Amino acid sequence: MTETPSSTNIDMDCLCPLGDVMDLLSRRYAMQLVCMVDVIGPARYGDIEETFEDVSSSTLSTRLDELVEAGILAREQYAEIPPRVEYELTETGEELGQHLEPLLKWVEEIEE
Amino acid sequence: MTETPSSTNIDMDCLCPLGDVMDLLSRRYAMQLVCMVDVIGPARYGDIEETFEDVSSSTLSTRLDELVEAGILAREQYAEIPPRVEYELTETGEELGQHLEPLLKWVEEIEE
DNA sequence: CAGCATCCTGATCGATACTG
DNA sequence: CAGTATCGATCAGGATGCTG
Repeated sequence: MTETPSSTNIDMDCLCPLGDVMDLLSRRYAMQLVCMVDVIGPARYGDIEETFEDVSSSTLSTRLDELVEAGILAREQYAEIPPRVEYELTETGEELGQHLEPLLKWVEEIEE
Repeated sequence: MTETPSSTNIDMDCLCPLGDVMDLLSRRYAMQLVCMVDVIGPARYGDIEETFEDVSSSTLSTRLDELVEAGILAREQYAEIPPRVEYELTETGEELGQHLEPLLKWVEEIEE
């Protein structure tokens, strides 16, 4: 790390405390969730649940709510029968996704 | 989200399960820790503890161990009196840091 | 200085069951 | 289909005290 000090002007004083966003992102499936919606676009609840085979509906529901409340996901509900709901990224969410995707892809690679 | 499908070839089947690395990164201070060592270089235990004002030594110690075991941090111990220990990023850790820094900086900005 | 061991609390997650 | 409610289990995190 003697070379390429990628960004020397980073502010560790502001970076270290766990902010709300980092706190949220550190919850289970949160980063994967954002990344997934970024990749596949507007996603229905059922699709998401299927993709994460081993997540309970309560946990998924909670995570989704948190992400919506944080302004990262937008929930679009359609008055149809049967009901249809879609989650998509907000503008903020997209920005986040742009940062998350390279990370997750990298993790995916080194885990093989 | 209609434009710039940043990477359409991402593999969600491999991405969704919580791998060991994502699991580790989702623990408290983990991402900040990697990022911090990336920024300031080899860091002593005491320095780290100081920067994260509100972390207990047990938690910090655990996180450090996990990161070392995961091959992200390297622990360098010097046989001096008083003892000196430095943590630095491994090659893998640096790669991780390269992905983490933009993320943390972005989070830092939107939280103001 | 740089931790580790222990105990304890509380947050988080999951299973199950039920609803608009 | 898309959740919510409740409950119990688990686990991570923090406080304290001690060590090489």
